[in-house]
Amino acid sequence: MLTSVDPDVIRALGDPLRLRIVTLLARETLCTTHLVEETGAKQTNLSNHMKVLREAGIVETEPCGRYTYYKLKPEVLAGLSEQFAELAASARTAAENKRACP
Amino acid sequence: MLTSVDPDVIRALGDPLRLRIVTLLARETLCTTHLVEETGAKQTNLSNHMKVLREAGIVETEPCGRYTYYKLKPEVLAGLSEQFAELAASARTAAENKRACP
DNA sequence: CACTGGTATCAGTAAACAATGATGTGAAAG
DNA sequence: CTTTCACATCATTGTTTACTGATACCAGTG
Repeated sequence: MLTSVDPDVIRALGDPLRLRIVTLLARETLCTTHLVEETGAKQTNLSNHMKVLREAGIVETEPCGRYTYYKLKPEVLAGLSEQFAELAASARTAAENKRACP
Repeated sequence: MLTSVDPDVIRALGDPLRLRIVTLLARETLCTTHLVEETGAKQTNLSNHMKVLREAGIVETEPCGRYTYYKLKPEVLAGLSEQFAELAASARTAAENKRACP
């Protein structure tokens, strides 16, 4: 069975800045201040994007004093990887599987 | 080195309808008429989305008489799968890799 | 050649969304 | 207790972007 890719997760990753954030978080766990430094985005803007990533289940927060650390949820990324692998495998067989013109 | 995910490809897949189209095309090669049937979207709308997918390099066209068949490029999906796998692997090690508060 | 049907392009509109500024909350530090 | 700093929320603005209708194009058919 072909488990389709979760639209919400992909949509959350569809924004360039958010994708950049995810790439940064794949290297190390960071707090908002660090992310502001790294991306050059305003704090408010970043906070909005982090909310989207949080609600999509891609990151989780870990409060540490008055800082908030963000860490990726590796399972989610691994799940995406697997789903795209399935899609790719299915697409290979679909090449000769052409539906007739109506 | 961490090869980041291609933002253009992800952005193209970020739309729910386009993701649905990709899932459909993973099963069989279809022309616009079929996709109109399957999705219920208008022909014009669909044609726009196919243009986005084409320009992102996700699908390629194969003219067949007056029909245009669309087929997925499995390498692109496989590439995504690999890149997300790398991100996931990196994210697992990043969990303990916490940058100090400023 | 005229006609039909499949598809792409164009222009306009409506809706979604990213970015910004102002403000509120809550935790440490003096 | 007051101040400071990190972060979140709210309201607003501006830009993308998805959708629609009209139209043009191109291939097969009579």
